[in-house]
Amino acid sequence: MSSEQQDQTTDPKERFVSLMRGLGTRTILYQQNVAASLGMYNNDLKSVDILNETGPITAGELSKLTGLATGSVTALIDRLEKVGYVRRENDPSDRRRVIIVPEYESKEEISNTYLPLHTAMINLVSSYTHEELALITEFLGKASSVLEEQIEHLSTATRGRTSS
Amino acid sequence: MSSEQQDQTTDPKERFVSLMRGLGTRTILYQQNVAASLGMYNNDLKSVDILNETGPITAGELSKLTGLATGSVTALIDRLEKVGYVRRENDPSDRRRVIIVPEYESKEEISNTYLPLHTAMINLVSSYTHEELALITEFLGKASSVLEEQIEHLSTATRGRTSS
DNA sequence: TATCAATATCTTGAACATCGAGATATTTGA
DNA sequence: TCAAATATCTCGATGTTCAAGATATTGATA
Repeated sequence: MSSEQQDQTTDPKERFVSLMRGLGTRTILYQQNVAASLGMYNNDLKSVDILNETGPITAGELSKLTGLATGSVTALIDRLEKVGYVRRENDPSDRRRVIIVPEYESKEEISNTYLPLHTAMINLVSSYTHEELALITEFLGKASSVLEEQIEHLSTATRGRTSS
Repeated sequence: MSSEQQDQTTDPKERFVSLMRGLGTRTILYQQNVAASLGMYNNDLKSVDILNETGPITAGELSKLTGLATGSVTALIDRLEKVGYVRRENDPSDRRRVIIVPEYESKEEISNTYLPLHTAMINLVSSYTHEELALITEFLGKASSVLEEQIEHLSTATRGRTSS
C-alpha cells in the first residue's frame, strides 16, 4: 500500500476525497498497530482515546460512544481499571451511575507510543506558514464536524444490529 | 463528544495536533458505524477498503496489511466471498498463492453507505479556492505518508503479540 | 408516602472471530 | 532429487462481545 491505482484522478475534488479515504484507512490501521504494540484490544484503546478527549463520563455514555453493549463496557472498564488507565467513581447525585475517570496522564505508556507520530506531525506542520497552518487547522475542524454528523446519522439509523 | 476540554490549546501547532487526533478518533468511530450498519465485522470492512485501494492482492499480503493471522484471513475471505465482495483466483505462476480480487464496484451497498460522507466532503471542499484546495490536498498526502511510516515502524517493532 | 415505570450498571451463558500451531501443497535452491 | 522455504488452510482453544435478565436506584403519580 502506497500511492497506487486510480488515486491520481483528474478531478481535484475527487482526488481530495480519495486522499481523505486513504488517510482514514491508514488512521485505522495505525490505531490498530498502537493497540497491538501496547497489548491492548482495539476497543480498549479506542475508549481510552475517547475518555482522553471527553474527560470523565459514565459507563452508559461510553457504551453509546463506542457502540458497545453495556455488558461489554463493564468488562472493558474492568480491564482498563486493572491496568490503571481509568478508575471507577460513584456519582453522589445518582448512586446508580458509575463515572469513569481517565488516568491517562499518569500512564505515560500510551503517550509514549503516540509520541513518534506526534513528533512527526509537529515536524510536518513546521513546514507551513502561519496562514497556511491556520487554513489547514480550520479545515480539520470542519472535517471533524462532518464526520461527527455522519456518525450521528449512522448510529441513529442503525440502532440494534450485529456487528464486530 | 464535540469540542470539549483542553482542545483550545494556545499553541497553534499543538492545537493542530489535537484536532488531528480528534479527526482520527472520529474516523475510527465512523468506520465502525459503517461496518455495523452493513452488518459486517470491522476487520471485514477494513479489508474491503484496503482491497479497494490496492486492487487484487494475495491472502498473505492482506494478512500483513491487516495484521491478522493467516488463519483469520482465510475465514475472513470466506465471509467476504460468500457475500460477493471479493472472489478467489489462482495465481497461475505460483499455485500456492490465492489472489483476492475485489468486486467492490459491483456491490453498490458499500459505496451507498459511504455516499453521504462523500457528498458532505465534496460539499466542504467546494467552499475552498483552487489554491486552498491544492494546499489541503498536498497536506493530506503528506499526512498519509507520515501515518504510513508510523505504521511501518510499529508493525516491525511489534511482530508477534496479542491484540484485538 | 407507597408504588410503578424508567434508568444505570452488572451478571450470566452462548456465539463467534481470532489466534497459534500443525497440515498440505507448491516452489526454490543446492 | 531433496530439503528448506513459502503460501494457504484446518482445527482446537481462548476470550471479547452480545443479548437478556438481575439488581439497585431514581422519578413521577396518585
